[in-house]
Amino acid sequence: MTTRKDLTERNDRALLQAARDVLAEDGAHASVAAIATRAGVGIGSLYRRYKTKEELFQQLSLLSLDHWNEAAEQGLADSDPWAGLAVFIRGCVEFGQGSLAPVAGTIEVTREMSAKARRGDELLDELVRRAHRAGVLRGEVTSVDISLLIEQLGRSPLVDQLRKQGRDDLLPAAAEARRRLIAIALDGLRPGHDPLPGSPPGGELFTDRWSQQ
Amino acid sequence: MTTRKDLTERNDRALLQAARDVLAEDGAHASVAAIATRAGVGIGSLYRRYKTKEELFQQLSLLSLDHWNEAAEQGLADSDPWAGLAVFIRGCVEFGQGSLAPVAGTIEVTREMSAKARRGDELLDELVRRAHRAGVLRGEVTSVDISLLIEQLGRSPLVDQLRKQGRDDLLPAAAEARRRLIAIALDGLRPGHDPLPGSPPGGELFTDRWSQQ
DNA sequence: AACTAACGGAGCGATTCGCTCCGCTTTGAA
DNA sequence: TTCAAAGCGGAGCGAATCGCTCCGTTAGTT
Repeated sequence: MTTRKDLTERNDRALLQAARDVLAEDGAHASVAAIATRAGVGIGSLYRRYKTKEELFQQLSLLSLDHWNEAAEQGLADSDPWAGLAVFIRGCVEFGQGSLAPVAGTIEVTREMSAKARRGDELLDELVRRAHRAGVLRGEVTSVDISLLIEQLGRSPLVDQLRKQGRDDLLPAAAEARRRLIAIALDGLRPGHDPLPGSPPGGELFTDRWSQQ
Repeated sequence: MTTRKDLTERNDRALLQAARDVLAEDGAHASVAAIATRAGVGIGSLYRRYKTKEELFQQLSLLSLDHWNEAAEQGLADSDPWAGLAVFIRGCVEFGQGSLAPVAGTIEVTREMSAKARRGDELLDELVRRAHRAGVLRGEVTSVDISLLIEQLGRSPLVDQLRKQGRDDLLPAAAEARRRLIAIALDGLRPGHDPLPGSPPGGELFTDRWSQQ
């Protein structure tokens, strides 16, 4: 028997997924009305669950950080250092980790968020260190390189726009095409290539953006 | 000493570059006011040059197509098939080819635009065919794969957002970090890797999006 | 000095924003 | 069967922003 609580919970999940989708399509200007509509939920219900738009985005960020950390732990659980790293990257990219980029700097970062982010950094560091020790990751690649790669691949302009145009028929093909790009990028991370240009990127590139202006 | 004409021309160039930048940062919602301000030009001047916002975006698309074609011709002029392809990809990606994605489907496609796009397709096909013949490009990679890769890499969420936050001090480091990602992806295009997943993407993924809904 | 072309931006009506509020439906205890 | 309460969807509020027009000002030219 599905009662009130079930429906509420389903609505909440739908809201969060809708928020991710709309953010991906509309960027920083994503409107609450659009999010509610896509979730198939009234605006009133959205505002009963979250006091403000910012609170919704904060919750979304928390879930994304959780997903990042879970993917990293799942990767570390794999005994093969390369397979573990690849699982992590693929997991983050396909989850759409990059969709959150537009909200960086527009919401207040809670203590909980920075704690989870710090833990995520440590986990990724360990993944990278382990892969380097095993010699299965291209020498000069750092954790920051990987974070930026995930961000770069973590949005699909193609999928976002097809969805905006209502061409849902093309979505499976787009997802497959995207997986090919990810595979290409992952192969570029393997050893045996020429040295990378420039010097390894500093961590401030990735972390500073979340601090308020 | 033709100051008047010079200024007008400089303004026009500034407008187009500003439009590219703002489009990259704000996506489809980019406002004419933001574009004019970034270009250091009054709104009035913008509207003296372009009758409507759409006309500005059409001109921008034309220039992007021109750049694409010039980069492809420059690549074909290189006698080394791989170097030529790499020059083309790097040229398109660093130009910010991907910033235009948000306007796809929102402006009318002129006959001139589709003619140039068709020519671009042919040039890229030739680049890819030549590289395959020389055995310097991973076997299953198609022109569409490359187009999508350029689109995926042709925006930098990192750079866009740093600019939005006014962290101009970090821009050089961000550009360098980006060049590393591009190098990684290019290396993934070389032969000698496992087969790519899925089947080659169909051309409609890239072309259909520009036709009006 | 007089002319005028190009300039910047105030301000128009229309639209969209985040959010509040309320009438309606569903639920479950009385 | 009744009915208070809880949860729902969405109309509509004031504020903000949109694309664009229009005009007073500036600066090169004669």
